[in-house]
Amino acid sequence: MGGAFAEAESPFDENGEPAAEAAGTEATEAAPAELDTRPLFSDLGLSEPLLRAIDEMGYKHPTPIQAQAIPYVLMGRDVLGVAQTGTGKTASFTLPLLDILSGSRARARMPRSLILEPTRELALQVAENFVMYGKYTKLTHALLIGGESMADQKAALNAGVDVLIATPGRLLDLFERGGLLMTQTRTLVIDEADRMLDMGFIPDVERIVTLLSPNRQTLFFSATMAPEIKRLADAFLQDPKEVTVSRAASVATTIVTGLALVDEHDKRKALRKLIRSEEVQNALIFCNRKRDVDMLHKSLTKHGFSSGPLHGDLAQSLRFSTLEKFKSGEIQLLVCSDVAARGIDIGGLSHVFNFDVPIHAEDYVHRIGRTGRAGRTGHAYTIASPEDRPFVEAIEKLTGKPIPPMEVEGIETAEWAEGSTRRGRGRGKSSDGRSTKSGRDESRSGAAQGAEEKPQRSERRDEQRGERRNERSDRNEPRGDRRNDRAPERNDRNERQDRSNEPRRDRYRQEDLGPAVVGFGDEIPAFMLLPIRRDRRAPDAEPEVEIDVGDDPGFDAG
DNA sequence: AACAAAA
Repeated sequence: MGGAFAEAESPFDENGEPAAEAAGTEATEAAPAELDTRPLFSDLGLSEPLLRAIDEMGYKHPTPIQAQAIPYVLMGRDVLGVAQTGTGKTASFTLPLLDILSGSRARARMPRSLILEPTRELALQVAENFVMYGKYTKLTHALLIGGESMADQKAALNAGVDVLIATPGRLLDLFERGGLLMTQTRTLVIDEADRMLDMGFIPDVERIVTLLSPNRQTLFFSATMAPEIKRLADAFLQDPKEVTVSRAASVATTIVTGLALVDEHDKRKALRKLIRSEEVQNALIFCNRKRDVDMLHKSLTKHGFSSGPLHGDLAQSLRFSTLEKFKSGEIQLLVCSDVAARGIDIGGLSHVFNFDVPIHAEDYVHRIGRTGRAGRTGHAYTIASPEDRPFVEAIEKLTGKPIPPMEVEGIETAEWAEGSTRRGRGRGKSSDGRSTKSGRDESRSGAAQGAEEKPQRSERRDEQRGERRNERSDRNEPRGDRRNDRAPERNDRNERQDRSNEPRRDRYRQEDLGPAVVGFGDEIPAFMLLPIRRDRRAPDAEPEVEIDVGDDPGFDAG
């Protein structure tokens, strides 16, 4: 996938922050002289075989997260990376990992590093990364995911692999069958931790972590830093270097949105009209249900569209091949479930269609975030039926602005279901033109104290963590005196450690999340700092949101 | 009201 560095040329300054005001114009023009101060891959301490592979792919400048994380990973430090897909996150760990691993060889059934991914597609993407950048190294990797032959995976393990890329279920399954020893695994990457949390994988991840040596390097990545994620990071990481980047502000502002309200039986027709009336190069079309993915795909195909289906019940080979066809342009439309809403890195999507309004508002943000990448204008149109009103309202509340209503030619616009007291707030005007740069606010940080009082972590975990710390400090090389590096006076850390009396929890749910987050740089979009709430009943705080999904006329990248 | 992942 060529997307990893797609934003290498985007308007970040050397601090890894968007070059704020100029972003909209500079993104589309030749790089001015001052951008030449960007770091080079050759400055990061990577070895020659990797630099050669990078160079051959035409990349010169690391993205901000790569520039910030790679030197620390090479030093052996733990890294806590807060970054969304599209920031070059994957290469920020694959590149230094390849460097760390080169120089010695893997032994049978004992992988030397482990990368955990929440979905099979993501695991495959990471594997592709290793193929690309590992071109001049002799390292081996194996993909350990469900839905494919376990015999092949076992055979690969027996031959010895340097890098194991896995989804949690299959990894544990194989481990329990004795096909795998992780005592030699010295590097652990937990990718997309927020997604793992959403999907209920955290207990599995915790279990896996206990199978590894405490004397390991851990890299932990998440798109958000909700309190629960932060607590996990505290549990898994030792004195991590925190690296935080967001996509350029200009990217988030170049998504044109629209909401077509039609009767349920008009939805397919409305979608076809929309696709035909737009200049759709390639589009993701999201459905809420797997069977609707199948039906819609068949319907579109019948009407002559170039379409493929993607959801978790399809055979793995079909999932991969369909995604590949979509990426290569062989298929124009990918009808999918939320399996594709996050993480999958498909560069240059012109459109996202929500055939169904997502039930959880934050999924809307993830879905439409697939388009409008790399400074190009994206289009995200949502088809709603009259019963979807509460979900649309939840989205508008989360994003802080209405989705502008749109007419679909030849289809009658429906009315919201009964009691349609849509709060009269300027529907029909798409953007209020308000700047979206306010960042976090103090009241929120105050509320964070409350989050600390929520029940969090089991006694078992705290004990483990204690053991791990002790063990580590006993082995001073190669990790050196990292314990001494830690600022002892950080009392937030001390507070978090004392949870021995709290009830045991083995499953983490969104609704358990506390109301607030603190401690991030100004460059984080505010929606990432919002508590993730799955209950829609009565959010106790008025969410504030920064993403500007309006069609700001002064901001057309084209 | 669904989705993801181990069968």
